[in-house]
Amino acid sequence: MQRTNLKMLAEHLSLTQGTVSRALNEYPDISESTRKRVRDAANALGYAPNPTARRLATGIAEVVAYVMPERHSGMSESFIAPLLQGIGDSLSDRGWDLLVTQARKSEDEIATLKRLTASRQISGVVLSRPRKCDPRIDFLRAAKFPFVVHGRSEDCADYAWYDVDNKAAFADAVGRLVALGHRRIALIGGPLHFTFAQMRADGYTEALAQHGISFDETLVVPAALSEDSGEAAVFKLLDLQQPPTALLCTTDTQALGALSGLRTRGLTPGKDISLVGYDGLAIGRHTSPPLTTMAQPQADSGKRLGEMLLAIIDGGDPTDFQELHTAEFLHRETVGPVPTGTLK
Amino acid sequence: MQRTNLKMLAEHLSLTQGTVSRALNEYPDISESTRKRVRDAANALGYAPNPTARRLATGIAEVVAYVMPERHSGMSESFIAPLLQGIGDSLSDRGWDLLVTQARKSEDEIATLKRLTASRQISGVVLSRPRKCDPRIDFLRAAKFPFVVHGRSEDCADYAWYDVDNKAAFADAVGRLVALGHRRIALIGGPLHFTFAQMRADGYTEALAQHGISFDETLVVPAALSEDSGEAAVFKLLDLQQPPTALLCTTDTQALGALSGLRTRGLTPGKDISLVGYDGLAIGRHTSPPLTTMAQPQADSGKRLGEMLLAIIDGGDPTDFQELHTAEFLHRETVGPVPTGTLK
DNA sequence: GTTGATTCCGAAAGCGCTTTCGGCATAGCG
DNA sequence: CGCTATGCCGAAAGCGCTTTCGGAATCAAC
Repeated sequence: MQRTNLKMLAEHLSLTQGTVSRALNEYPDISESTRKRVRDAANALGYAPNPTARRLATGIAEVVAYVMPERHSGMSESFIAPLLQGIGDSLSDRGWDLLVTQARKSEDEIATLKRLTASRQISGVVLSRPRKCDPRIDFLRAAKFPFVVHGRSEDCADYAWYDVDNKAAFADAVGRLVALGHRRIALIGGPLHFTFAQMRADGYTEALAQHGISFDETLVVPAALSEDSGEAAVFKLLDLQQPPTALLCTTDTQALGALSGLRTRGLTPGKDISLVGYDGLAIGRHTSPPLTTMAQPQADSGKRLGEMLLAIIDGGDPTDFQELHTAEFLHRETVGPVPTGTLK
Repeated sequence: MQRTNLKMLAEHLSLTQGTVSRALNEYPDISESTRKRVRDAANALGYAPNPTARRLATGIAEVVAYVMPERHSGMSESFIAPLLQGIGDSLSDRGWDLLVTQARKSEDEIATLKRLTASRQISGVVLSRPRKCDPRIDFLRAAKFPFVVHGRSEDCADYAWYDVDNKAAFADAVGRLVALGHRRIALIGGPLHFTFAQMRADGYTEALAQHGISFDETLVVPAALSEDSGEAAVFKLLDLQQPPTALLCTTDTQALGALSGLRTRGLTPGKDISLVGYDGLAIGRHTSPPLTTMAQPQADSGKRLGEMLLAIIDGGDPTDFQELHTAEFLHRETVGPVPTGTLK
């Protein structure tokens, strides 16, 4: 029970392999009649080309790689599943496949990328969680290898990316808090080598300035992306001589930790103090009280990234594919006006 | 700047391609001296074999596919990232790669599997979220294609799997609740076509019997795997004439919804009513009160699945690789004794 | 010094497909 | 009717590697 290959199909049709191949690939120098004859026979015999052989012959892999973010960068890896599904969707429209890679140490990251690109095993790369200066981006750029980035690095002018306007989102959040009377607004930051953390911090800082609020560095506490460090940050902030009246978290995960920190201290978010997260995690709807947060268009991103990458592989100009999306502010219950009696 | 291939390497060494190939692959009919000479030259020239060509020649793909669970099966896709990382780890020890596939509809699932296996693009498959009767398993079994399952189907005697003893876990949980005086213990169930949901329900039922508690079908409410349905299930249970004193949830996600449902009704988990989840989600440590739950060895599972699959591809007997692990009961604060004044 | 067994490497076929090139028909034109 | 186009297909050379087979050496042994 041998799988039918080109040779068998050709013999069955009394044609040459070359002719059959060209017929199947819609070459114009094959008459429409034999094209049809070949197609029908192929269907009848259940012929499907061997991708490995085709790949060897053409040099096109028809496979795209997704580079997983370093592990332990926080539990917010929940975005990976929908992202993979989205990328997979856009690829499967063409019958392409998705490879997932993960380097143990970050030194290996480049090595893995090098191996995959040099060996022509893949036709393109999707990167996520870029750092401000990202060696992976530098490498792919230098190698002139097709790639798209979920997020951006600092110098993002010459490649394709899909990002959310983190700066605008955080500026927006600050604006809303200010409108509620808040003046002492704290930021629970993230690791600043991640661009998204830097951008969110920038949005925070700029918005403060814009609203004429002087920047107080004690109100900015750097934290990891975990619940625990969100909680720790809250304690640090509440122990200040002049504690903040509102907290901005770089991620929802931090916000969840913050929530439990506030609870520990007997404070009611939305009443005694305001709390804003970022990510729009589904779980936020069920915290107590439900978490006010900002959501990005998650479902769509994978699909778009895949489409963009395919377009670039087809010869498209990467700079034509730079999409900045807007995060949506989700009003829930952890934000309220400044409690009366609090000094500004 | 051409990538060095076998031919170039052979010419550089004044040897034939065949000889160089065999030298590199440690064939015994090549003298140790030339083997070393070849290895050194390969390193010097930065030679790395073209995987596509090798694949075509040997018929071995050196790629393993992971089949993503259907989407929208609940937000508990958070297990995917660590799983993928684990599988990727064990594969990269050998230089193999990981392919991820996702079918839109479940009819396509078999088609995709068929395409990948028939075209010899992959050497093995990792399946997760098996259903009780899973056509994917039937297909792979019939095709005699190497695969491992994260979980089990109903007939799991003849293939390799890595699972947690769901039945024992739920029986354990029931036992603990009974020890605290609970007699009216409810189960928020999951879709029973998923084996894990069925097993957990079975564990619940059997443990009740074992403790001499008569089964009350009104205390078992089927639900989806989402927060919302967990919440809805709670309302339904609390509206019973004789509401339960303890709730067992099939997943943590449901438990989170349940938690907010209880809050809505003004009940304090751990005091007025007991609540147990399952999954050991990190977020559970930060709910209010922290969620009592059962955790499975998540980090390890991916790695083991990968190792098992490789062993089977190497000719190992699948039935030698059936691992049943134990879930750990995480005492937190949503479980307590039956509140006094409650009729048994 | 012939035989036989070893050791080591060269030659070549093949994996299944693509693609260029050339040539045989048939058609079109004067 | 002869000549150049054009349409269609066959032939063959790759893509980069693996693997079988056979043959030239080298060696030991009689």
